[in-house]
Amino acid sequence: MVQRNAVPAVAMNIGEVAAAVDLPVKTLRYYEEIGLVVPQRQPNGYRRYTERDVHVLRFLRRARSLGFSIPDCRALLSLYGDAGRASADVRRLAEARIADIDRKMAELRGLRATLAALVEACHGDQHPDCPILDDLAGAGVS
Amino acid sequence: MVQRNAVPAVAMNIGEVAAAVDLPVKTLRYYEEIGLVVPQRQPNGYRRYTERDVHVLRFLRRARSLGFSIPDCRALLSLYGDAGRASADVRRLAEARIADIDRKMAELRGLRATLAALVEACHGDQHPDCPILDDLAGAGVS
DNA sequence: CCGCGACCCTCCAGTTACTGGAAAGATGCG
DNA sequence: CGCATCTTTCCAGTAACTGGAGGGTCGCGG
Repeated sequence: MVQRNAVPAVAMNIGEVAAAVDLPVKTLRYYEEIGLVVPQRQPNGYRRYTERDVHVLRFLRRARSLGFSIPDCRALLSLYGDAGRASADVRRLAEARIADIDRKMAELRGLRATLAALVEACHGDQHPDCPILDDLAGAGVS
Repeated sequence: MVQRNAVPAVAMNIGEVAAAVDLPVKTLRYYEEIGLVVPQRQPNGYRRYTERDVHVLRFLRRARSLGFSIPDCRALLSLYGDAGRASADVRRLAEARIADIDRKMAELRGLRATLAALVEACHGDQHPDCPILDDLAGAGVS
């Protein structure tokens, strides 16, 4: 069992966290404003983020970059946050989200196939056009 | 060889296309405004979309829903559209996009694992909290 | 030919999720 | 103490839509 929370980094100011989770400082402030991740404050008024906040923020960055909306993310977080209340609901919600993810995966595979086919089809010489792609773009999940 | 473009659907008005590609009419008008998909016009001023436009729009819907920005999409479309000019550039660009896609896939897998673990961990009884998730959220691609 | 509902048009305003910048306070170091 | 580098709030701007008003077009039934 590896102990991961070794260095608590006493302060955990906004800039530090921004670097750690790879999100702009501005975005963290925005997330506080909309009540998504609300850090505590230090006596000087600076935001203080916890390790948990950092985890949540990483989770958010991933989900957002994959096209989940903020409301989607809130739903995901409500699972993530207080798992263990109304398990059945949580479970259903999580499963629905997993279905979303599977759908997105399929779309990604389709997109990837389209791009890969393009690389394949035009690998060196100059074609005037690649009509094959017209088919491919429609071939995926639709 | 299956002939796909059998029914050209004489008009191909905006509403028809919107239904076909599963995007709101408003979005199609917006895409024209920003020069992404610019249909021709009928004598009465109605937009007339081609089969090709429909393909491109489907492609766009997919890419957008997966978190690619409009500039990203424009780059993808420039490949898709005139493949066959400056093959080397096209190839490099396409490959970069494929790398993006692979990164997104990995992130999706990570997200899915997190959610699946949640379903697993809390499958029936009431836990006060699922601290396991704290680790999971950080465990993926990062 | 006339209404009528469903479609289309443009234009303009509002929303979401940031993003940038000004003005000012806090921290840390030589 | 000065200076660079944080941090704060606030306000304005952007991207990518989204909704709604006001009005033209289409096609059908009477």
